[in-house]
Amino acid sequence: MKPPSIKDIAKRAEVSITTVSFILNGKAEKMRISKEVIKRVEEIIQELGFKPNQVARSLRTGNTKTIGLIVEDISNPFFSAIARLIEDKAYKKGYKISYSSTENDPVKARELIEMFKSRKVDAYIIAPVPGIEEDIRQLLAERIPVVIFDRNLPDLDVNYVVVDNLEGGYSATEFLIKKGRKNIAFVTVDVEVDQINNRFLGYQKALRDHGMTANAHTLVKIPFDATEEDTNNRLKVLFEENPQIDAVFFSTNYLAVRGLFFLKSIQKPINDGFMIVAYDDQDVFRIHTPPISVVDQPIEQIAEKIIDIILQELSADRSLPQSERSKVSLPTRFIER
Amino acid sequence: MKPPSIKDIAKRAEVSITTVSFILNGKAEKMRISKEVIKRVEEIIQELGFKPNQVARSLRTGNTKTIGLIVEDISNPFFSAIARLIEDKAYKKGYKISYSSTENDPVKARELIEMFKSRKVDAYIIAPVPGIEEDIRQLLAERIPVVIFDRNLPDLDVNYVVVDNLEGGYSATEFLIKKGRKNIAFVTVDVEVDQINNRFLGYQKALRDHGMTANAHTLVKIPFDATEEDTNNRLKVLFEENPQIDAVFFSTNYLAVRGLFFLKSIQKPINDGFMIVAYDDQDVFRIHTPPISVVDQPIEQIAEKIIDIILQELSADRSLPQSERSKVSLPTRFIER
DNA sequence: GAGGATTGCTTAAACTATTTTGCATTTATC
DNA sequence: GATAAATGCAAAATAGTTTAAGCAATCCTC
Repeated sequence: MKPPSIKDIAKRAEVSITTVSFILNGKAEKMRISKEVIKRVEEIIQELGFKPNQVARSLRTGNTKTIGLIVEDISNPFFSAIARLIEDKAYKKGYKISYSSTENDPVKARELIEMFKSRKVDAYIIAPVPGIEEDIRQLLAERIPVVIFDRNLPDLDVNYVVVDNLEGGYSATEFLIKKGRKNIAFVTVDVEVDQINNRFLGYQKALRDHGMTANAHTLVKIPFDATEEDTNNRLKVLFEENPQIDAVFFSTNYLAVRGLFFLKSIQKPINDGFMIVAYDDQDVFRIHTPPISVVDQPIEQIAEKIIDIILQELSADRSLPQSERSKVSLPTRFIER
Repeated sequence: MKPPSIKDIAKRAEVSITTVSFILNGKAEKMRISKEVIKRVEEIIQELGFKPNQVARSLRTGNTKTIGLIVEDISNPFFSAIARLIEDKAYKKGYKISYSSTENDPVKARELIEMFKSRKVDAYIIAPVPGIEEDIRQLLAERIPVVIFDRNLPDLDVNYVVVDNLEGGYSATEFLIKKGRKNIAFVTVDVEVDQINNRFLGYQKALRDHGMTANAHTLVKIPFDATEEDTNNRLKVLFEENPQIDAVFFSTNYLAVRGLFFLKSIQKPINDGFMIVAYDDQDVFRIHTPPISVVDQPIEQIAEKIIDIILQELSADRSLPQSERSKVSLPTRFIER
C-alpha cells in the first residue's frame, strides 16, 4: 500500500499533473484554475491523504527545506539548548534540522560538510573547528547561506554570531582579583579555537590591568578527548605542584563540571580562601554548594540571531548582489554568586 | 560554479552516465567495466571533486539514508545524550539524523511524523506520546523500521527499548522506606505516558509491600508545560499542606532539578530527616550537597539497543516475512548516595 | 470585418540527478 | 563464420515543478 503520488491524484480528479501541482503550490489563482477544479482536487488530496514527496520536490526545485547544524557535541547543554531553540523557529518556517557532532575534529567536520553538501541542505549553522575555512569558503562561493557561531574564524568573511569572550574572560578574572585572589589558575581545553583564545586573552588582560601576570605553571590545557580520569590527573598535578593557587577559572562548562567533581573528590573546599568561576550558566553551577559564579552567555539571543540570519538569507533573492555579512557579537553577563 | 553532476563526469570521461554510475556504486566489476575506464573515470571524479547528489539518488532508490529522531525535548540531557550516542553509530553506517522535539504534544508529534514521511526518512526512533498509535501503526504497515523508546505504547506491536520503570520506582521507594521514611511524596509530570505510570506503580507497590499506602495529598502532578514559577507554587502548596512529608521521589530529571532549586529557595535542608530521590543520573545530582540518590538508566545500552535494532531492520530484506519485533526492557540501577 | 491580441483554462513536455534494465556492439575463440 | 565473452550504452524510471504552448471565446484596431 504505497502512499499516493501526484499522478494518482491527477488521474482520480481527471486533470493533469500540472494542475494538481499548481493547486498544491498555491498557484491556482495565478494560473486561473477554476474554483470547481480546485475544490475537486483538494477533496481528493484529503481523501487519499496525499503528501507531496519532498525528495522529488527537492530534486526539481533545488532546495531541501533542511538546515544542517554542525556542533562540537550535541550532548553539551550549551549546544543542545541552542539546537532546541533553533529547531523551534526553523520548524515554524517549514525547515527541519539535521545535526552532527564534530568532536572538534577538522577531518570529521570536513566530512560532515561534504555529507550535508551531497544531501543539498539549504543552509549551514556551524560551530567551526579551525581547518575547515576552505570548505566554508567553498560554500560561500556557491552562495549557500552559512552562519558560524560560538567561535569565529577570523580570516573568513562569513556571517557569525559570537559572544564577547574577551570581555567574558576579563569580567570573570577581574571578579576574582577584586575578591583578593593572587594566584588564579586557568584551566582550558587544548584546542586552538577563537572563543577559547579570547577567554584566555581576557584573563590575561585582567591580570595585567591589575599588575599581575599569567603564570605558565598554572595554565592547564586539557585535550578535548581526554578522559575524566586523565583530566583528574592533570588537575591533581596542578594543585600538587602549585599549592599557592587560590582560584581557578575554567574556560568551558564541561571542564568546570569535571573540576568540581575533582575538588569534591580531594575534599578541597570552595570558600573565601579558594574560588571557582566557570563559563556558561548551568544548573550544576547554581545548585552547587556554594553556588559557582559564572560567565553567562545569552543562549536565547544567540539562537535567535542565528536563525534570523539564516532565514533572512534563505528568503533573500540569491541572484541579487549579496548584502553585507552579519557580524554579531553579544555581551556576556557575569553572574556573581 | 555549480558542483559537477554525473553527466559532467560522463562527458569528460567520454563514457555514458550508466558507466559512471556503475563505477560509483561498486558495480564496475560485476558489469565488467574495463580497468582503464574505471581508472579514468575515478581520476576525473577526483579531479572535479564530484559527489553524487544524494537527493537524486534518494528519489531513484527510495532511501534517504536518514533516520528521524522524535523526542520530547532535545535539550533534556537524557535525550541529548541518547541523540549523541545514536548519531555516532548511525554515522558510521552512512546514516544521518534529523531530529525534532514533540513537547509531549500529540498534535505536534503527528505533524512531525507527517513531515518525516514526506521527507522519506528510512527509519524512525520515537519517544512517543499517547495519541500517535495510529500514525505509528501506519508506518509499520508500510514496513518502515520504527523503534520507540523511553516509553512503551502498550497496545502497539512495535520494537521498543525501555527500562524497567516499575522496578526503578520500586527500588527508589524501598530505599526511602528502609531509611525510615513514613511520608514519601511523589512529584511527577501530568502526562499519561507509560514510563511515568510505571514509576508511580513501582512507588505504590513498594509502599504496599511495606504496609503503607500512597497518600493522594502528597501526589503532585505538574503539567509538562508548567513554568518554573508554577512548579514552585505547586511544591510550596505541597509542603505547606503536608508538613509531615519526610521524603520526595521526583519521577523525572527536570522536576527533580526544579525541586532542588525550590528546596534551596525555602532553605529546607536535605538530611537524615528529609530525603530526596530522583530519576536519571545527572551531574546536578552527583554534585549536589548532599548528593542525591537516583534511579540510573543505562543510557549507553539504551542507545546501543535502539540503533542496533534500527540498523538491523534497515539491512534486512524487507520483502521477507517480518521477523519478531524486538522488545527490550533494560534494568535500572539504584544509586544510593 | 479581418487579423491580431487578450483572457481563462488546461496540458504536453522538459527538467532535476541518479539508478537500473535490457540490449548492442566489439573482440576473441574455435 | 558462428559463438561466446567482454564491454558499454540508451532509455526508462523515480515524483515532482515549471515552461511554453494550445485552445476557444472575446475584444481591439485599423
